[in-house]
Amino acid sequence: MFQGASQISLDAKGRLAVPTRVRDPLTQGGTVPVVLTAHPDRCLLLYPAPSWEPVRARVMAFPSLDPAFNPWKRLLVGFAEELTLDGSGRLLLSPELRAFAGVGRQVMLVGQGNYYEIWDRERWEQQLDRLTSGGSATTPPGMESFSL
Amino acid sequence: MFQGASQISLDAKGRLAVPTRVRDPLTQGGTVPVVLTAHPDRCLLLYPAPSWEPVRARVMAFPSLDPAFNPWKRLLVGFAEELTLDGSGRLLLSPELRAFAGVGRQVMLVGQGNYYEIWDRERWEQQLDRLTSGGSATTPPGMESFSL
DNA sequence: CCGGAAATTCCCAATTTTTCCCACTTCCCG
DNA sequence: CGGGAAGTGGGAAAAATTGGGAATTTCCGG
Repeated sequence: MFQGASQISLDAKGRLAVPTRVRDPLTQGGTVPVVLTAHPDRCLLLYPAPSWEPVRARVMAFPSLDPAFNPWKRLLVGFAEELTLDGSGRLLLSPELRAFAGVGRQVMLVGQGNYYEIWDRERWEQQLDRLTSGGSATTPPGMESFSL
Repeated sequence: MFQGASQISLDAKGRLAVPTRVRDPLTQGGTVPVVLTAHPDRCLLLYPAPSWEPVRARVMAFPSLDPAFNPWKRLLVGFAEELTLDGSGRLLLSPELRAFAGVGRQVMLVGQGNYYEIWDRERWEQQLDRLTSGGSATTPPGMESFSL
């Protein structure tokens, strides 16, 4: 179960150093490859390869004649890349994925249960600000009764 | 049932010394880990790990294709960290959580029933001022008939 | 088809960070 | 006033991150 946020800076070669706290659960000690892909909110999704597989299968099963599904399929399947971490536990982000997510020098790596999200730092802050200053206006229908 | 407010100062390493009065109910004598996460009001939530579990489960059950829920999941699950207190009963707050809550040297630890809230001291004061000087203007709908 | 330049990949090593533990001081209670 | 517990600070060992360097591969141009 992935959770927790880490601020990470990419090095000059565009490598993202995955913290050990994240790396071990994600790759089960370096043995398992990972899959990176794109999300409509302009962040990247990071799965252990085995966990991505069933998601991909479900996306591929979308009815391809319904035009509403096609953009999703293009994002999720089209941008997917299987990668392995290097000896020091770093990921090399492709220029395509970096461009899509607007990733600069600083990124946030955010646990979301089955996967991690990778955000450009600035974009992440903006997203947070909208929630924290928005008040209850941003509470979606059905969530009014949610209690912590 | 957690209640009561304590003013606490973090040490140079960002460690928060949990008072024994709070520690024992929270960790049941040091045996139980705790979970820290973020709240939209820019404070942190502190749960005994077992109490956090059902909350997390409800958040994870949000419909993930509905964009309105995603920011909440990013906040509550994305910032969650399971921690154990060190030998002296201290919590090490991660830089990410400290940055989110704007935590400086002084914090308030405030009991809230199932969990504690951790506030930057200054932010806590501002919050109080808004309530005490705001008068009845801030009384939410449905609370007009509330009696103490 | 061959040579050279550039880019990529892989790996090593130093520095920085983290973690764990110990010792001292202070406060409270007996 | 003494004993004990709690809070505070510091330090050393271990681990992790960071940066760089060298070798290999790839891509063009001759």
